Amino acid sequence: MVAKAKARRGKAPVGRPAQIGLTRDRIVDAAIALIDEKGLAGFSMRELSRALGVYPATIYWHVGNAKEYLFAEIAAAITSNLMTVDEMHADWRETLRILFHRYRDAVGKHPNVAQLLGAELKSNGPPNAPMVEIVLRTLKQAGYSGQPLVDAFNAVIGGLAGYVTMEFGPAPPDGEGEWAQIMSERLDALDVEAFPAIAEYMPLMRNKSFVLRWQNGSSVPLTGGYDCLIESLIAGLEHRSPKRMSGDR
Amino acid sequence: MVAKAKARRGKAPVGRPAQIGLTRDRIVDAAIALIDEKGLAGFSMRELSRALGVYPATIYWHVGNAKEYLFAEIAAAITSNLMTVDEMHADWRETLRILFHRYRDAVGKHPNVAQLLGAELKSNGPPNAPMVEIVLRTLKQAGYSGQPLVDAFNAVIGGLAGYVTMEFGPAPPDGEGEWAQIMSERLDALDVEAFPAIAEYMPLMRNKSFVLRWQNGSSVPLTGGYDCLIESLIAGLEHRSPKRMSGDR
DNA sequence: ACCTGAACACCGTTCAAGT
DNA sequence: ACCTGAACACCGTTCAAGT
Repeated sequence: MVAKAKARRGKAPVGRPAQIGLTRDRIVDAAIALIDEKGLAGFSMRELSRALGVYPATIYWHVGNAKEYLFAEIAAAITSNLMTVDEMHADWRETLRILFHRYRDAVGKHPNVAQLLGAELKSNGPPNAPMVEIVLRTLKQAGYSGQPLVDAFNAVIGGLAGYVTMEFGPAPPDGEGEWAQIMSERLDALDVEAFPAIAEYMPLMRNKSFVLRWQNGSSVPLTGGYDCLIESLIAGLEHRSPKRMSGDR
Repeated sequence: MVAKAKARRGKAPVGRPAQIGLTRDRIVDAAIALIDEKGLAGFSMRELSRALGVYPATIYWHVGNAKEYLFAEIAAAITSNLMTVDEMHADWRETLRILFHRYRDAVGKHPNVAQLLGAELKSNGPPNAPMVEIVLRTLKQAGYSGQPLVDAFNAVIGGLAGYVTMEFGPAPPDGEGEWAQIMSERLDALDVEAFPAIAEYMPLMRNKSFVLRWQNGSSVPLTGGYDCLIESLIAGLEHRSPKRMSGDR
């Protein structure tokens, strides 16, 4: 089933310009542009083929036999090449800060693909190898090793990438206005007696925090929370490190 | 457009059994069962209508005029009622641990809806009010207030819920075998010189960590990473708390 | 109020056939 | 090797009409 795509994978990644000049890379770029413009819900293989002036079957020939393969390619294209190992800072904490701010910035440029990342991050091996390598090295520097290091790796990747996925998760495709109104009404109808803390923090949180917002990160970024997560995670990893004689700080 | 659903919302949440006995709740339950069984990709409004022995239009009448409304309802049904305020522990750290382990357990029972949570967590106001209230109170206990508290709230929710979303993100709908083989081959083909840390940790991480896995959390849970994230986050929040005179520990 | 029956405008994917 | 043209089996959603 995947035979053709697999055969393709074996050859030169691009291949010389085809008859009509269509390439895997060009298809991926066009798909990203389309998703940026119309949203993931508004994206379709057929629309992509129209945008490229080509029959739908053509895309399948280039990209493999399923939409998922294209999505995986898109996810890889966006989250790869964030940082090289040479760019690592002497301070592991600084390395993590830079790396994951770049990650969020990269996703923020294409917020509509965020859902794909949560879904498909598992599927891109080599492209993200530098990121994996860097995170592993920082955790070693932080004093981790063995299974605790792997756990810390998952905590860092899952926590931070997960945050970004949620932050830029899809907004209602709706007319915007109705959701905003419904959410607003719901929040106003909140039982103040039962939930005093929510009532107290409503001014600061209304449409500015998870659960209580009705717009996503591309309209209302949750930057403070992300920074807090990074810093807390770093502080916590440092605090819980097996080797607790980290001279600095 | 949403008029009917909105009118419905004003009345008793359930309404007495209709002609055929169909209810919003019954529809949501059937939808969850269907997604559990077939996966989110295999789910459709028409299939749901078939499962209920009803015309598609009937579902729209009950649930509003878009699939998204049903999805929001599903997400709310799964993540609500995890904990009441009375169940809070004296130690805020213990409260957080319990709450978010329950969250992960709840999602783990319906892994195929995980993608909806990342997407739709924004849309369920009242159902999640207890969870919001509890997290806010724990952060107050931890010494936070004002904007830093809101940032911490977002860090906790976004980090932990995001982790779970990624952990249970969709597996390839594929025949399973092919992806496993492709991923395996890619990992074997890794440049050991360029990525020594990955090479070193490959035995511990192969299919057992983000990015390097080809199965999702329902097949291969990443429990250790989640625990590490919770504990590091707690330790970090404690360490960075504005009031640093927390007597315990 | 609740549901049927049918219709509209789309999809993803496959496959023979062309060049 | 790369692409056309057409087909198959589906979708989500709407709308008049029934009871």
